[in-house]
Amino acid sequence: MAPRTEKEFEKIRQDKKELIKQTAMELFAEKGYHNTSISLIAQKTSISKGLLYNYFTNKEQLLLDIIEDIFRYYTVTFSEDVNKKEDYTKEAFFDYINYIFEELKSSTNKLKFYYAIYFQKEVEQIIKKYEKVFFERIYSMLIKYFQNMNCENPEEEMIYFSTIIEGTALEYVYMPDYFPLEVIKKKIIEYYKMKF
Amino acid sequence: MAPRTEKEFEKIRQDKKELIKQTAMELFAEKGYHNTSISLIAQKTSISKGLLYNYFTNKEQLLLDIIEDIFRYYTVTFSEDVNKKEDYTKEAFFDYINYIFEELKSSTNKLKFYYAIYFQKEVEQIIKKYEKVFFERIYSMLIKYFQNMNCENPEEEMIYFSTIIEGTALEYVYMPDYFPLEVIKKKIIEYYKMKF
Amino acid sequence: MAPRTEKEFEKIRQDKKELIKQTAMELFAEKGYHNTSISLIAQKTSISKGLLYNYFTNKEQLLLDIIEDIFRYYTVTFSEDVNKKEDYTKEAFFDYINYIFEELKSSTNKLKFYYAIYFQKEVEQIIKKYEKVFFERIYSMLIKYFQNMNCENPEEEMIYFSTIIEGTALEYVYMPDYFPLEVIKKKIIEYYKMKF
Amino acid sequence: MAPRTEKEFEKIRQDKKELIKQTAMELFAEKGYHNTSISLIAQKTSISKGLLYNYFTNKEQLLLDIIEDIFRYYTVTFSEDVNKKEDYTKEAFFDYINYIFEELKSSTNKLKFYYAIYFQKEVEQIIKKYEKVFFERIYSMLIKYFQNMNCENPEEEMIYFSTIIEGTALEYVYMPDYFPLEVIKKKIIEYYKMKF
DNA sequence: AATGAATGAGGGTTCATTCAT
DNA sequence: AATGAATGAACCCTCATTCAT
Repeated sequence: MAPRTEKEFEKIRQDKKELIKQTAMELFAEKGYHNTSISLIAQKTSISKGLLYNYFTNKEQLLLDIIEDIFRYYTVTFSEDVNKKEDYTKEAFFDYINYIFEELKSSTNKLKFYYAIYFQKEVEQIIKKYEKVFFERIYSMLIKYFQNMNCENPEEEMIYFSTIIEGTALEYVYMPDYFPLEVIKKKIIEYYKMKF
Repeated sequence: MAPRTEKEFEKIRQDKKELIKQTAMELFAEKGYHNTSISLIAQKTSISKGLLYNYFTNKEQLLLDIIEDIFRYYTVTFSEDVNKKEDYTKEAFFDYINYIFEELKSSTNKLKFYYAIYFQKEVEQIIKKYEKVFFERIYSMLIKYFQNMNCENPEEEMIYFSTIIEGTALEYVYMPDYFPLEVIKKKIIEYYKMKF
Repeated sequence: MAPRTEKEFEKIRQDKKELIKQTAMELFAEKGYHNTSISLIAQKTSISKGLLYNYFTNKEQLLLDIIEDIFRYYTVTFSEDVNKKEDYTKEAFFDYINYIFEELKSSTNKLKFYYAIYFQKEVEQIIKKYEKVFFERIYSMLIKYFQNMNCENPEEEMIYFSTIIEGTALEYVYMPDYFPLEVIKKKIIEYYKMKF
Repeated sequence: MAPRTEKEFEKIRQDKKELIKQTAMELFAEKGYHNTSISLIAQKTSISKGLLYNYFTNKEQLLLDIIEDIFRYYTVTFSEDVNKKEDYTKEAFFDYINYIFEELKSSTNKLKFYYAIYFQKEVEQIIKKYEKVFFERIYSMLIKYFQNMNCENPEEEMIYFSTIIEGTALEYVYMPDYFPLEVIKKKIIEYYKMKF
């Protein structure tokens, strides 16, 4: 077999990194950050503890990398799937609601992890940095939606809407088997159909 | 000298216990359960580590005692301030909304603590036990409100309402200085005035 | 009522001391020295920890006092019940054997306690001090028995006899419900009847 | 550099484990189980406390592993040296006595350890489990010996013999420099020569 | 004589991190 | 690139002992 090229090595490296982060995220979400040991992560990824430190300088950095990934994921999917149609119509808004609820279902783990670390002061500053950029884009988009729909006070409506979504996400993540996601979606859509 | 009376000892115990719980709650809320060491709690309470164990069998029990306090607090204030008028009228419902928002403002610390430990796996089962009893009362009360107001689907309405409150609480606790509590309250009332 | 005299106070004091030692001995035998806390001893004696320290300077001294008691007990009963008839006859020897086996049954707790601490280096020196005096008397008595019975080598016989008794005591204490004390006694007596 | 092979790691592990157990056994025998701290064991083994937990899940397991080793040792030597000649003759019985006394001399440390923990309540159940299996084999062998030698009551004789051996072991271990092992052996053999 | 709150040293244990190989 | 033995700091917890009352 031909020796691997530099590029191939790099790809292998990236894949392994990805695998570690995926495993770690699941464990963090399931057991909590502190109850998840580096040993366990290494073991579940079938590598040695030593090698893990070859990929991440320490446990905190591993955590931060995962957080960053999550935000990047949302930024990217959000940009691609939603923001491309920059018309801010009513249809786009309802599409966006649908998109959010699909996202809730498909990336519950990410969300769970996110809430699990949300209130830990260590990560708060990191999170806030990313959040700022991320949410500002969303907020401005939402405001534009509500402006286009002749909403009286677009900013207030945006905050109200965000709050409902926040509550939905939190409750769904806390008890994904019982929380009636569809009911809530129906109520939200109902509300905005009534409103506009 | 004569030894202290039993009553005197009991008072010392209760006072110190309260002091420890207060300190612990603040630290748990600020740094998370795992990041708060018994040493730190003792130090901030200006007592020795050993004494803490004179009052609480272990760290987990300290946490549980705090949680229990919080639920008892809410149960009591809830019972006293709201439940006494058991007529389930529209006015009572709006009173209840006002009551919730006042509570959010007056016991932010308790809430912050609550969310800070909400997703920590070790606590989950304990918290769920208390929640069950507590929320069932609230939920049944809400359902009665909505029934009395001829709501089409009282249970769905109850969940929707709870979700909004949950989102409000979370966002307010996360950024109490910026989140426009009054705006949200206005929107909720607006919604229910429109509805009924 | 007339005020208690100095003597009465002293008697109360001694009774309480005795109670503490009795309780402690039972707990030490049952749970081991290290697994028995001063708190527990105080509690089971219905006094406060502080008061216990009024009677014994520390935990070790309490232990030593108990050990001393045990040796004193054996010395006294031994002296009174056996040594008074200083004739060293065969009958006296068999009486002594009977006495030993009765003693095994009646003070199992003491023995259990004794073996439980027998190999702990801390108390070894203390024990050895008492043992020396105590056993030397027994050994010399036994030698005289065997001499009077024209035993070939009284010293060797004494050691052999002591060894059997030691084995008996140990096994009986270890499993008092199963070890056939009477069988062993019968065998020993059989042996010495055959011998002399 | 290439990492160590699995075999190399396994050898390091086994060697170190053995070293720790040896040190621990001596300390347990000398100071008792509770008076021996993990710190001290680690220190005397010239390793860190942490490493010890890499090899033994906890202090109790370390103790159990040592106990198991001892029983395995006795089972093995017993099986090899004695049990191979399964004829249960008088000669085999006297060989067995000789074997026991050789063992007493060659593994005093093991015995000392054994007695040092024998009466510690925490260990009792564990030790009894192993004892049961182990001693049942010995007892049944002894009974066969005595049956073959037309002993009147083989079971009683077995218990009597075991008791003497127990006493011998205990006294020898307690004062190995003074106790006349050979004298006792002579007396025992004398007894059984007289008997059969 | 009597109490139990309070201390502090020390014990068992965990785990992120390093490093020789 | 890869291993896991090894470290050490920090953790939770216990308990003999002291002391103000």
